[in-house]
Amino acid sequence: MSVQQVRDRRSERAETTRREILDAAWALVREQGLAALTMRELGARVGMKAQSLYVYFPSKHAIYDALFGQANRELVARWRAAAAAGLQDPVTVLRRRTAAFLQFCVEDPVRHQLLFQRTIPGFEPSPESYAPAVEGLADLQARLGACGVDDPRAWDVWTALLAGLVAQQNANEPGGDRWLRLADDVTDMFLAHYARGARREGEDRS
Amino acid sequence: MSVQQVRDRRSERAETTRREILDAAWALVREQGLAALTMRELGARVGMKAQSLYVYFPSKHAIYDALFGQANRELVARWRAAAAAGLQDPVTVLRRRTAAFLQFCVEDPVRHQLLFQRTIPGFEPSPESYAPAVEGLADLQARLGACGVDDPRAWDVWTALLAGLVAQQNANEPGGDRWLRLADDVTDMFLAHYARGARREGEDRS
DNA sequence: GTCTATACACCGATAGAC
DNA sequence: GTCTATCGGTGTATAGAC
Repeated sequence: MSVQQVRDRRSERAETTRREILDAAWALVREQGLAALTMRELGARVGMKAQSLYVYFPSKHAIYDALFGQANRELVARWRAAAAAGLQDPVTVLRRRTAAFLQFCVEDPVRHQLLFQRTIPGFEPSPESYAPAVEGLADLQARLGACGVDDPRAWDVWTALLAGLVAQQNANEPGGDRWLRLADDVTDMFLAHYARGARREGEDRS
Repeated sequence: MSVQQVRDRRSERAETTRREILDAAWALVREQGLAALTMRELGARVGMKAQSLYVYFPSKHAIYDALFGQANRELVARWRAAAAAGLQDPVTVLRRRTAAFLQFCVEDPVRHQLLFQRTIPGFEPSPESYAPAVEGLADLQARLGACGVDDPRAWDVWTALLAGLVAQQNANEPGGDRWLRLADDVTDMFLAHYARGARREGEDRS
């Protein structure tokens, strides 16, 4: 794409500065909350005036979007790592993916808020930043299918279950595991109700 | 309590104005989001300069707190109404309470956000505004007990289930019922797993 | 590329006149 | 009780020196 074939020291340096700005932004929002990100404070942390940040990002929303993209790619990387752990029975695979997802959502509540809640007025992630998550969700859905769950209603229940565990954990005991450790039991409950052939007595749902 | 025994026209009028301000605040946040509440806009809607609002509320957070208190009292009123509907078997009672709660959370997403998420930087509800909810939660817990659920872990699963259904509904299909209508099925799933005597085969959990 | 300086249109909040 | 005036803060933007 680029006309330059050789290393472009100028743009390399700019990319380094961009990363430095984003690192400082993560530190700031983790300390003071997602809404507390201000250009002046962020500039101070990287030794710049606020105005100079506009050399690297066209707006504050663009910084949020870059953070969003980083977080999303990190989630996908986690899922891939969880997937790399050899072949196992479908339920074990599902448990591993689920645990990886819950761990990701809980270990950094601000990141979870950025990815899954829309609390910054006017901010919507760009399609590029949003894309990676789709892959992960499709994979999780496939893992459910491998466990014998194909009812689309069951998929909605499953996403609600995960969202609820994370929401309660982050809201009521951030950093703890009171809800996280329920995950395996909740998975049992879910599969007992929704997996093909799991229903025990003649309840006869279609 | 009050030294004044007779009607105090001055403070009556002030109370009316306070209510008028809160009504305008609800309209504003429903239209533009919880974070979009500004003193200037709110003042304009009640025909005042922003500064004059400080006669009725000491700060913007105090306005959020009053909204929070109103919402919380409304939730308790709903629960009482659901409770007033005669005697029934415990599971039906649980279903009714659950439906009332979910309906409340979904019919006004902004109100739900105010009550159950903490997205306004620096705002925490005062104990007075927060108190009514405790009663409602204790009641819901008692209804679960009446259905044979007493494991404290089960209570955490139940709150996560409700939180998850609401979160997914409001985030992905506000105003719809794609997740809401799963409530009864989810209740079946939950009771089958956690209600005393509901376990069918020799799984033998302690 | 970063700075200073300046500007605009907002924000919550306060002081004091009337 | 409502106003004007003001303060220090915000995101955003531009102009121009170095």
